[in-house]
Amino acid sequence: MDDLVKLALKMDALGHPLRLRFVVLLYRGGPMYLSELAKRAGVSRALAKVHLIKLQKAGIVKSTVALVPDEAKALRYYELVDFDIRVSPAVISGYLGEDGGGRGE
Amino acid sequence: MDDLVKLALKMDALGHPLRLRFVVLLYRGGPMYLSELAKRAGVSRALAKVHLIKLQKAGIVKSTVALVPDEAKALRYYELVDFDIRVSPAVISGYLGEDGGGRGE
DNA sequence: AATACGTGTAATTTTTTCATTACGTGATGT
DNA sequence: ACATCACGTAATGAAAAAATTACACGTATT
Repeated sequence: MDDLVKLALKMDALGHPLRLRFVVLLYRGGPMYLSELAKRAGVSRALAKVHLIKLQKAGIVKSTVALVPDEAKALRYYELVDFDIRVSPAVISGYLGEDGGGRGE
Repeated sequence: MDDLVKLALKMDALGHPLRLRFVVLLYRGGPMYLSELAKRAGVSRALAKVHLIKLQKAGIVKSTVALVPDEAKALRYYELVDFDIRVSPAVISGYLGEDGGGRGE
C-alpha cells in the first residue's frame, strides 16, 4: 500500500474523540478487554468494538487472546502499540514521490 | 472547545489521501488558487473546495483574497499554515484531564 | 460576441461512519 | 436453575463525508 495512504489511515484512526479516549484509557490503564473499555468510555460494547477495530487496522492498537489470571478463561485483550508520529508538511511531503502524486492529465 | 476534540479535528483533516496531497501541493508549490489545486490533484473544483474547507476548519490551511500580479483581479489564495504535530499516547494523554474523560456513570 | 479562466454554490447520489438495540454463545458463581 | 459477565455479530437507523454535475457571475482576450 501507498505510504501516503498508510499515513492517512493512521491520521484518520486518530481523528475521532472517542478513539483518542480509547488510546488514553489503554495508555493509562494498560491492556484490558472490550467490556471494560466500553464501560469506562461510557459507550455500548458494539460501538467500542467498531472503533477499536479501526484503531487496530491502523496499527495503533493490537489485540491478543490471553488467559485471565486465576481463571480458566481466555479473553481478548486490547493493548496499545506504542507510536510516536511527527506530522508536518515536510514530513508528509517526504511520503510522496517527486511527481506530486496526481492522477494524470 | 475541548483540546482533545481539537486534536481529533486536526487528525481527521489529515486523515484522507487527497487532503494530504493538497498539503504537499501547497508545501511544494506555495500559495495558489482553487482551480490550480484542483487541476494538479486531478479532481473537480467543487470537490477540491470541500476538502480545502475541511483543512481550513482544522487550521491546516488558510485562505486570503489577494490581487493577482499584473492583473486587476482579486482571487482567493489558499496557503499552508505551518504545523508540526507530535502524536503519541503520552501526548494525547496530556490533552485529557485526570478524570479520563468519561461520560459519567 | 464568443472564448477562456477564474469565482461561488446548489442539487444530487453514493458510500461511510457513527451509534443503538438485540440475539445467541460459553463459563462462573449462588 | 438462574443470574452474571464475558464474547461475537447481525440488523437497523441517522447523520456525515465523498464525489459528481450543473448553473450563474465577473473579467479579460481574440
